Amino acid sequence: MPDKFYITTAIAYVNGEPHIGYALELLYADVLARYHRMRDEDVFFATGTDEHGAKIFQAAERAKTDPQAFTNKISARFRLLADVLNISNDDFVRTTEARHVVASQELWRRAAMNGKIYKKRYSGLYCVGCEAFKTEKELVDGKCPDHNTVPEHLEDENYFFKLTDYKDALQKLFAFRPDFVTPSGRLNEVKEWVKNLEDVSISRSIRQLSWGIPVPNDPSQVMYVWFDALTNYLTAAGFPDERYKQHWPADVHVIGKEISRFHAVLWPAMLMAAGVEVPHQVAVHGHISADGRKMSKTLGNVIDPFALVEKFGVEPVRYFLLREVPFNSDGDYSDARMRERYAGDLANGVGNLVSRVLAMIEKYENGVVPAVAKAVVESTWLAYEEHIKAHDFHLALADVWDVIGSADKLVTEREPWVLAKTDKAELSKLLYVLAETIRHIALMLWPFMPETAENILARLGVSTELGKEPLSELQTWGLLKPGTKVSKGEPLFPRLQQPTTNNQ
RNA sequence: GCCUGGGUAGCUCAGCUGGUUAGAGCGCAACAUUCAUAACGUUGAGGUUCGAGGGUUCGAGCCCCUCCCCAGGCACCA
Repeated sequence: MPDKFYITTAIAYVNGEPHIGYALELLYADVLARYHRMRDEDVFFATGTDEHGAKIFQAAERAKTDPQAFTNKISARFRLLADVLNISNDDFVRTTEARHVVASQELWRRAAMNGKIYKKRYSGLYCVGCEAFKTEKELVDGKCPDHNTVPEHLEDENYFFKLTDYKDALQKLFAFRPDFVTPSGRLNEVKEWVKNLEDVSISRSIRQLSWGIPVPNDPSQVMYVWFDALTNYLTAAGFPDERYKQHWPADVHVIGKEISRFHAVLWPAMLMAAGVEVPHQVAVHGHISADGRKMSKTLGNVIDPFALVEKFGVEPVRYFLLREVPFNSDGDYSDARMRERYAGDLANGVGNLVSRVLAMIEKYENGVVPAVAKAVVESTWLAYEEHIKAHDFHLALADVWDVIGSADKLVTEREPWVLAKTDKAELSKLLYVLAETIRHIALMLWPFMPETAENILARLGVSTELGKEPLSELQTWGLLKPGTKVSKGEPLFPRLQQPTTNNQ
């Protein structure tokens, strides 16, 4: 039996159009999913949309539609984004689906049965505009700073989760499994938070908010969004059907740093409360800015992932984001940088290498891969795999480009055009080495740029069905059969037109 | 205010447990070359020496102290 590998992204909150940050998260997860598939593991990759909560209810009201119709529309946009980016997800969970309601209520029921959920009456200052209670500290001159209104005293009753019961268990979890949260800096952050825990409110009375999943046996309450949102990872696996254990526990939850608290603290505690195994790892990635500035609607510098793909193509966009934005830190997008990467790495780099080598095979070998020889790609594979395991995707790509660079250098040094006149046997050996090197480059590229990789393999006359054979097989040097017919084809990455000068 | 991570060539960043003339890619310049998408290769310029100041050491970009700047976190906001 192959190892199983269950990976998720955070589900996207559908109060607006997809943001490039979500595209980035999909890509990180996709690289891991594809890499593990390439290793012939039983991969299950889920993503989806988070559709409950006050923000969505309000957004729907502003759009003069009901919440379900509203989320149907936006959720479809996120699904389309995954499609456009060629994300290899196996499931797409919407938190408004029946199966998710079942899963959330069951998780709640189990936690409640274990005595970890209790009802508490409390009063406080409630701002109608925010649909939330405010603390004295948050108020300015006794008014809500967002709505400039005086909050009313309101008494309410909500369900609370006994998060405080899990302080020790969480601390043990972090100590026992230091890679539960990566990178390590994020784990340290989480450890700090856990020092001071309080029980959390996990429901809203329907007077406050009706758009949510009903609390089991209490029609007056709906679940607080996070309680239901986190449960999506179980929903995708098939919970509460016992078969969910085929996938569960999740191997990696890929999330953004803004929500690490919920995933690293609340989520494992919820699972423990319900007697469900906790995930193996929460991998926290950074954010992407635009032209050096934080993206925001007011600045008007939000990058639309659809427009970007429209402009440069999926594969260049995938390449850029994965190359330029390190998983473990932040990165920046700019058109200028995108064009640099495109011209330097794609057009002049892979594109040109494939082009020159295949052209020579066509010219000197009647288009047939010659026999013999061996070179060294092995050390790169080692580095590459280490980097992927450490989520240093940008470095894995740098490894691939090192190989491209050395192949280019080899061509210059050995001068095949001279060998064509002086030593046909040597020429054949050289071109075989180059062709085989390109095969390896294509394999390394596959998790990042699947279409490009498959395209290159097709040109080499190699089967493109990756995942059929384990990577360890495909990695062996010399798999490319002599006598295979190649075809150079059109440039992989044709040069971009100069940008029009009036838009940055 | 507190905490974390940063501040190294025009730009993006590497620099292992402190050790000779601080590196890479991109960009720029020159040279070379023709298989290739005017791509590839070689060489060079470019750091007042590594945010500022002080200290430890035979020796610090890397250790200690103070300060400045940037990004992020500091519980119900997804």
